[in-house]
Amino acid sequence: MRVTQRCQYALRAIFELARRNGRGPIKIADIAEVQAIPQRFLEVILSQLKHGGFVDSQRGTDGGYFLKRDPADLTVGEVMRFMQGFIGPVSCVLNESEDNKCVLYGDCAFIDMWKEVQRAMTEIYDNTTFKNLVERDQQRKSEYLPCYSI
Amino acid sequence: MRVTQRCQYALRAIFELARRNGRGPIKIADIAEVQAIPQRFLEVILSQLKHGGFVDSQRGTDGGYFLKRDPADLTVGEVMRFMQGFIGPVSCVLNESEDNKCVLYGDCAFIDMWKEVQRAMTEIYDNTTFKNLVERDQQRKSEYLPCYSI
DNA sequence: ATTATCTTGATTGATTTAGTGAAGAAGTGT
DNA sequence: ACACTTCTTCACTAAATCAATCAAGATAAT
Repeated sequence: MRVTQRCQYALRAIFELARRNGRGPIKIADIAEVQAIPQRFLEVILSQLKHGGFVDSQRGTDGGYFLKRDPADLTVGEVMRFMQGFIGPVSCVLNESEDNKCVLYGDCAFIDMWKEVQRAMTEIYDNTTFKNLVERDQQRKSEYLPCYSI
Repeated sequence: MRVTQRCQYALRAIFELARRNGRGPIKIADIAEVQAIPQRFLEVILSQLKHGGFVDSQRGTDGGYFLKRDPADLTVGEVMRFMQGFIGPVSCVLNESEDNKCVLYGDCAFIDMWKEVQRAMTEIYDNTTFKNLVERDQQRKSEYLPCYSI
């Protein structure tokens, strides 16, 4: 596994907020249950996401978390970079990043391949918005439950 | 960083053997120096690669390691799977893998994205052979040093 | 025999990861 | 004012992973 559990939890939490966007604050306990995330861990993660400007919160009765960003403008890539740092197979794809310098002084047979992989990954992550995810989820659910109202 | 140092060392070692394929056994110390790998660590890794059937070795004077596989038929993906297990962003992309089951019972909004990323990654890794890498490396070197003999 | 080289299993230290504990601050309703 | 709910924060731990080394041994060529 490469995408950490913590990051997956963050993505799922934001997805849940995006899915219910505009319906007022959602409680941590609610998100934790629906998305199968340990509640105490989720508290830490949501606090982190709040500092990152992704979500905001309301305390007290009927409090909870809600999205601060437009789901149509928030990409998976942005959240992943915030949670785990850069996106890529190896750290040396970062051009001249001080301490991540290649020990082979640029004479590396693999660098083109690594960059190709990084490009492929970021292409997908940066073009997947939470609005996309919500729409796909709704469509998938309507396909699997065509006779929902019966 | 996602591809472990250990795996990168393994790839570089095999690349070095592929580059000098057919020229007899190469010493661990030699590979370690050229590819900037800690020698003691490389010993362990090469031993592992031998058990995996990727390389073979010869003891004694003028001994060393050499490729057991045809570089044109050996892909980066194959070595990566041997060194790190499966290739992919999250473990749940493995369909029904006993203990890696999705906690959301398949109701996951991200699974399609993860699979797309996995497909993109494996497409690159499984289509990059060590012969490719050696050829690209030679070409790159001839471009950067056009007046090598002067 | 001697030397060079690979072989193997155990071990270490650092880092990352996942998750928990516990006390507190801030809203809301009565 | 008070109780209740919910978020907030910092510290902490347990486990896993990772990178690398130690130490002793086995094997081949000369």
